[in-house]
Amino acid sequence: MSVLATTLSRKQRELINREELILDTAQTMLNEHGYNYVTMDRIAEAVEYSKGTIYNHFASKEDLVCSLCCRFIKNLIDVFEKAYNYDGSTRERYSAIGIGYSLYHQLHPLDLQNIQTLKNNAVREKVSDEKLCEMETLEQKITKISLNIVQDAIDCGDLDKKHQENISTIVFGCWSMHYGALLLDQSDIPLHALGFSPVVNMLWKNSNTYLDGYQWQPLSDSTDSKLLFEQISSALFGNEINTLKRTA
Amino acid sequence: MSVLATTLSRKQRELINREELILDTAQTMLNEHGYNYVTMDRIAEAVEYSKGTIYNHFASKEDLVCSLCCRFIKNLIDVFEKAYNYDGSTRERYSAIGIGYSLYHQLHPLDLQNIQTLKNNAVREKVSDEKLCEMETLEQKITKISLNIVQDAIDCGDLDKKHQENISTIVFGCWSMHYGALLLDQSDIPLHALGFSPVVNMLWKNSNTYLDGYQWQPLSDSTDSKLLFEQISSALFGNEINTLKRTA
DNA sequence: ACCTGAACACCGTTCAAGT
DNA sequence: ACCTGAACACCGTTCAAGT
Repeated sequence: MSVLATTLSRKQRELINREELILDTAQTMLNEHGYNYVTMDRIAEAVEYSKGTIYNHFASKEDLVCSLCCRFIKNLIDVFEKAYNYDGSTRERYSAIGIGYSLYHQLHPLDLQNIQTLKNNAVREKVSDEKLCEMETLEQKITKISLNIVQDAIDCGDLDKKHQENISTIVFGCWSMHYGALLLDQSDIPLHALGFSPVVNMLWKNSNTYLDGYQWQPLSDSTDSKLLFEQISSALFGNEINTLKRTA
Repeated sequence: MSVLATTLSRKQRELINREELILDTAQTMLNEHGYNYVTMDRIAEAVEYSKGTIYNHFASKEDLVCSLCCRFIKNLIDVFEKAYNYDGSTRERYSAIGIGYSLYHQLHPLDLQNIQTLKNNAVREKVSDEKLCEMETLEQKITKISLNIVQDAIDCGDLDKKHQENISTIVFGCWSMHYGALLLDQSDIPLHALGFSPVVNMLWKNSNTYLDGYQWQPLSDSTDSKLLFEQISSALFGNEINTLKRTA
């Protein structure tokens, strides 16, 4: 940041700061009052600039929301990088990806709601191509990290070489399972009424079963998977996790 | 239908017919021009009734959309019932659930988009409690069918008795995997650019791996899974499937 | 060159008036 | 009792006027 500060003009720095201010304000408003409350008028009023100025920064409301989503994905990338660097076997590192993903969304449930809003065609078609491209680039980073761990597993023999061609399928399998589970969880389907136990637990069990299906070593029945979950989650989130436990 | 026709007054029948007309019109409009094009004004004009009359049938636009979703879910229930009655092992019948789910959404991709729209909190909070309840009842039917097959598998020994307590987790695992995969697929994430092969294939492979993880007999490597896929899909959808193959 | 906010377009919803 | 459509509220977007 200080590097940027010296190379950019005062004007440019002011523009960047203002854009951050708009995004911060929108995010707070969103977290506190929900999507329908967030209007361009209210944002303009809160940041004390005119609507025209907001439109100088963002081509549309959808572009603004997309910029928020990019922030969330950047946060996720940080989590994924921690998972990648987790000190353990490839299976543990890959498990850390899944745990990181599900716990991040437990900690920030509204982020996923927003991403979901943007994934909706009716909304996405209003986002400018540039913003969409920006988000896709970030999403590819995330995918890349996951793919790399599976590749590591094959290279070191934890995963059989015959799965070389299935790398992307394996990543997609875990991704879709987690994505779907978290969406089902937050969309108010009465999972409890249907006899479902809390989602994070089910996800942890299901992804273990799935990876066992690929014979990814070491298998889950040869490890203390409850302990492993604890270790990974505190490595990724530290004390933040305690907030979740207290509310649970 | 003829039963209803004799017990209801002419007035009541007219009301029901008009409601169907509104829904048909909205659905056609949606399929042809997308969500943003569908407005209450345009629906009213197309059905040649006033907006007030539309509001006599549906408390809000969201209620109307929710009614459409209920239709889609009813269609899915038909597919699930066919899968339940599929003539084969429990594993095959359960596989038929997954195949039915993914192929139905390949055949009617816009249905899922609509359901997704409705799952979004910002939209769902505008749906009336009664409509929401109607939809949840239908969704529970779907879940019930899946749970029953897993129970059958345990009862006949295809699935080990120790999984009795995991029945809902198993259903949730498959459900979330399919739901997530189909949403990722239709939300324009450049799966191909990331090296992902078509979603239906990946789902079929992944759910087999997942169920193998539970040792659900017979395991996928003891069966011709490609042939099984063909058999199930034509049992569920018959000729409809050919449309998909031609476009693929 | 940048900011402003009145004005516009659009859309969901209501309700007094009509039959 | 039911239907109508003008009127209203709201919100995203634009652009002429101002500095």
